Amino acid sequence: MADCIHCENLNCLIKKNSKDPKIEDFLKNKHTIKCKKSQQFIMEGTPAHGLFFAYKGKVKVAKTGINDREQIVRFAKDGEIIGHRGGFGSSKYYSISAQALEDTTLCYFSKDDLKNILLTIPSLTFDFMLFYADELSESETRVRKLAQMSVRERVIDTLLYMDKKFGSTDQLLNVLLSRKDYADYSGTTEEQVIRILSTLKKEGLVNAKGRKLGILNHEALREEISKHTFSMTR
DNA sequence: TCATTAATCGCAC
DNA sequence: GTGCGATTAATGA
Repeated sequence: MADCIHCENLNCLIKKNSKDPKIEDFLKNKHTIKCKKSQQFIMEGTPAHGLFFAYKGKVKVAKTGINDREQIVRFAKDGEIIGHRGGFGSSKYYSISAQALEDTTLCYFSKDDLKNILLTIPSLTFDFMLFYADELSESETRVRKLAQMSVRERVIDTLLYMDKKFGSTDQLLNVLLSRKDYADYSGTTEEQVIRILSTLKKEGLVNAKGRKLGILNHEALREEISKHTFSMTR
């Protein structure tokens, strides 16, 4: 598998710091794991041995609540970290589950290796710190959105987020999510998502081709949630 | 193609 | 808003 130095995921924290000669030995211990679509590779509550990076593919990260109700916490694409809260600190177990949304290749580092390299390379450690800070801030704005937005606004926000994160081609989002996934990320039920999507379709704001969704009118959608997003990153 | 899985919608609460 | 269940659409072996 491609070594980190030649990896094209420029946003990856490891890749960014791969020029440091001290990282070489560490990179030898990298493992590559292939996941089929919808395969779960982290189970909630399972002992955390290390941390994953999406090398190529898409992943959803979720927590399970009461009555098997899932809350999708975040999505990850090429170069992004998965399982980063299980790796360090006091918690010995993964607090989340992670599932591949399509055939996905993962890079894996054991937490001992990672700990050593973080103690060795300050710039990498610093990048990790920035990443955790951004994560925290994003999760705080998500808490607020889930609490204050209406269901319709949350679904719209989710659609815009998917567009921003994964992009669109020919007015169709580059991710294939089930209605339940949309619901689990927006904090509603599948039926609610279906109903809102169908009215959005009638209003000509959203498009559908087969199971794929597309945004037709970004402006109108953005306008509708603008009151919640005045000073926000996304 | 046919069987399986997902999406939709009406209806009761 | 929620959740069930019947119907219809999409998918894939």
